[in-house]
Amino acid sequence: MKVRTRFAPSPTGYMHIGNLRTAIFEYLVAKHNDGQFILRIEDTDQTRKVSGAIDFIYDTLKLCNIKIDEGPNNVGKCGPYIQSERINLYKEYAKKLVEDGHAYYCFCTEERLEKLREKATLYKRPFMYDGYCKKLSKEEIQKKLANNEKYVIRQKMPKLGKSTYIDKVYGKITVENSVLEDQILIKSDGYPTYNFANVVDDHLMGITHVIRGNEYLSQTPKYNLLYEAFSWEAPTYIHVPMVLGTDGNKLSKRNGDASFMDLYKDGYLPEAIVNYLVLLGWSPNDNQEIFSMEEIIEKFDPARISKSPSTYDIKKLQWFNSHYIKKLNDEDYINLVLPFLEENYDLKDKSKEWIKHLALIYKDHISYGKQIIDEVKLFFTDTLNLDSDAEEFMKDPSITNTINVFKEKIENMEKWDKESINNAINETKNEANVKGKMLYMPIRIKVSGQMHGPELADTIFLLGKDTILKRLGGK
RNA sequence: GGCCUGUUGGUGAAAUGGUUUAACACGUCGCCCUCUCAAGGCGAUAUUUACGGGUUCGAACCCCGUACAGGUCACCA
Repeated sequence: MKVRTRFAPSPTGYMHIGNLRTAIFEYLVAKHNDGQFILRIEDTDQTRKVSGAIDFIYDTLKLCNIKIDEGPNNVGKCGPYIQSERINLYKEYAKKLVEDGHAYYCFCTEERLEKLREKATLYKRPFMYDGYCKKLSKEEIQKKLANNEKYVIRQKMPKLGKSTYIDKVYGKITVENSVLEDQILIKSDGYPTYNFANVVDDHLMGITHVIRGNEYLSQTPKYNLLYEAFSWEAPTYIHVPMVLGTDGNKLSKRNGDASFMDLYKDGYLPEAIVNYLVLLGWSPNDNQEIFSMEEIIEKFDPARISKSPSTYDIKKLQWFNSHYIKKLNDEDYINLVLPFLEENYDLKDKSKEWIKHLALIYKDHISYGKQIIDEVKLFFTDTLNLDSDAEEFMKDPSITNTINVFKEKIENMEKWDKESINNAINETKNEANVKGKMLYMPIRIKVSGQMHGPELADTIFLLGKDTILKRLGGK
């Protein structure tokens, strides 16, 4: 049987790194086994719909080099892939369950349930539906249905015994049946609940491996009971540990840069993000850390997924990202960084060559695209603010002479290129009789306002003769 | 509160009863290179695997208990 996995998000228009990692794992299990990866949209909560969310998911996965074999925008033989377009199907299956005695109509009102809930809190017991409507006779049900009374369909849970299943990551999971509620399968608005739609769709779409967050670990027996009721074969379960923020809590929108799109917009490379994420909660059987998608697909083994939650650490992501930036060819690198320059600085009178040169001298300085903005500031300002170390350094009396000599060299330069600039520096060294730090630092500080930065000749070249003279002469 | 799950350093983690005096990577610190920063190179960084018992010749690995953390108990997904 062909392995099929699915990514089944609700269309919220937002994807944090934990969701993405689940999608990646799902994709990897499918592709490792030469199988298929399906996208299904779980929009049975009509109040939560966000427009454009489906395209957003497609865009995100495409950036990550995850190919969707079947989904809403590339329909296969199991369509439709949007749950709201499949409602009739769920109803049909729910009714079949009712006929076979595995489910029942429930006409209980909101008020009655509310009372039950109050009573439960009073006695400090967890609320659980009492199965009142299970006792309704066929005639009563027919009458209520004919009267158009509102109803839901509930799953009939066994009262005794235990349910056990084997999870690929967590092993044997056992739950007492008595804690299982007669959960709602079809809501009074006719929509299925997630719990029901999920099972029906996974079966109908031929999903062989269900991969999801471990918050479903103790809920899975409910699903297995549904599979049993239908006499369907349950899938292989692979529950994955959670991804936590630095504060130890589950990732959420609030948790800073946890959103994939935010990272992408800050100039993180999807390849790096994927590489980082695959190593969050999973490790290969050797020490390899840098993977291409093909390599991960080949190596991925769900048995090596960890059981304990892992913390999202942007520092390590940055290391991966700077690694991937260094591997970029010049053209791709410029494309990464250019939008940030264009957005923040006036490049109108700068040549393509100049911009390229500027960007390239920072290629192994930055760990994500957006960082270039700060790095490059000194090329676009008229005022340089020296920090205290630089101020201190400039107090040395020999510096005035060094600067004057160098300034004269620059003034007399005819050609403006790196070689001539380096010559000027060298001549200054001889004439002013200073070397090393005492030679470079004064010039560097005068010219850039900082004690550190890329190669001095590059900096000077890019600043241009006029600016350099102004900076050397001023004050 | 009941139930389910987890707990190796600041972080990702390896090691599933014996070459472990706990690998590797990130981070941090130091040194080298260098005008400087970054990159790169080198080195340091867990008297010990949440804690307490037990089993064993031997335990991070097996068992029991405690603590802590997370999840779950909806006409949300």
